[in-house]
Amino acid sequence: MVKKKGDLDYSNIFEAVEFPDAYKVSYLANAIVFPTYEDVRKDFGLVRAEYHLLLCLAHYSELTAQDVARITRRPRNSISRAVHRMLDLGFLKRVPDPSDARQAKLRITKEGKIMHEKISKYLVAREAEIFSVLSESEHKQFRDLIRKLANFASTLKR
Amino acid sequence: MVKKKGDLDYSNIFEAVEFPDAYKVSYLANAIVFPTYEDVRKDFGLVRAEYHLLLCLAHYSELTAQDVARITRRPRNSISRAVHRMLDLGFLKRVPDPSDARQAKLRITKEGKIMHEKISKYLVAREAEIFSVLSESEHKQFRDLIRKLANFASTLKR
DNA sequence: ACAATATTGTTCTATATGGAACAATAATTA
DNA sequence: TAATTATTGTTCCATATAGAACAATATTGT
Repeated sequence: MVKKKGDLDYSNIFEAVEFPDAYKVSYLANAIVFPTYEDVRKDFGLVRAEYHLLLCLAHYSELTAQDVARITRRPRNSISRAVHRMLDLGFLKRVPDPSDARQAKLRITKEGKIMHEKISKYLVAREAEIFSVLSESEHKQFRDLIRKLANFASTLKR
Repeated sequence: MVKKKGDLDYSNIFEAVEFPDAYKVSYLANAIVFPTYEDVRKDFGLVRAEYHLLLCLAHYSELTAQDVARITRRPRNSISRAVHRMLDLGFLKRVPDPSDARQAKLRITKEGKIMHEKISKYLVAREAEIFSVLSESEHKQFRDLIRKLANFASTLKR
């Protein structure tokens, strides 16, 4: 009898690994989060940092590049590069801060908002698909737990 | 009165975003998972795919490169590159498969096992630190839920 | 006031990354 | 058997990425 591909259970490692919970968060990142960023890049032409700018500025009316770096936990230079591209694309506008010449305030444009809504729609559908495997009450449990973890993570030094 | 840095609550976005759960998984990936890979690179000299090889082969006695790509959901060429480096470092050995000349079986060496244990120790501590914010029963709940999500993710087409 | 330190945004650089195409081999179909 | 299709592992290439260093400006401490 010939060994078939299906004979190997690739999910054994979920239980065998020494840090099973962190591993599964990492796995979800690899299996879902990053492919999703890749989809956004292919379908909407924006890379991760560019989309993050849109996301942040759709929810906060005015932010500096540094703010966005802090909110999303991405390096400043990635954000800086993204800002220029988003200005060129007309999705953001930038006004120097008179009270601090080092920084500039960023705002989303109408075009940026439209793009944000298109991408959000896609991501909302994707979230629904992924979480469809949980019942309503499980989903709620998960929401509370991941909130705690995310809030904790946001307090960690950078 | 001057506006201070702390005046902006960076975690508002956790609730405001249109896909709050997926966003927080993504945030944890950015805030914790990827910096952790970065730590592994700095402290142990192995990049993500290299560590993944070690991890997989510490738990399955024999795998092909393709198996590892499937288990970890990473692209094959990343794994391929990593295999060569790990062979050079003496952490893996490779034996051609007589029944299929296209592929080769990979195994971890004693040195690889030692390295895996060192890295695991670090990652176990890191997991404990992160999940310390949950109570015992919350942690158990989270474990069950993330398991469901990871198992579901593993069924998605690549 | 002045020196020392910190912060913002930027550029430069080295590296990690993944898609695409490829050769070799195997499996499938006619 | 012969032709077609699929799979494995690889190389090539274009791009994303993050660290480090930097200039300009602000803040802090003496």
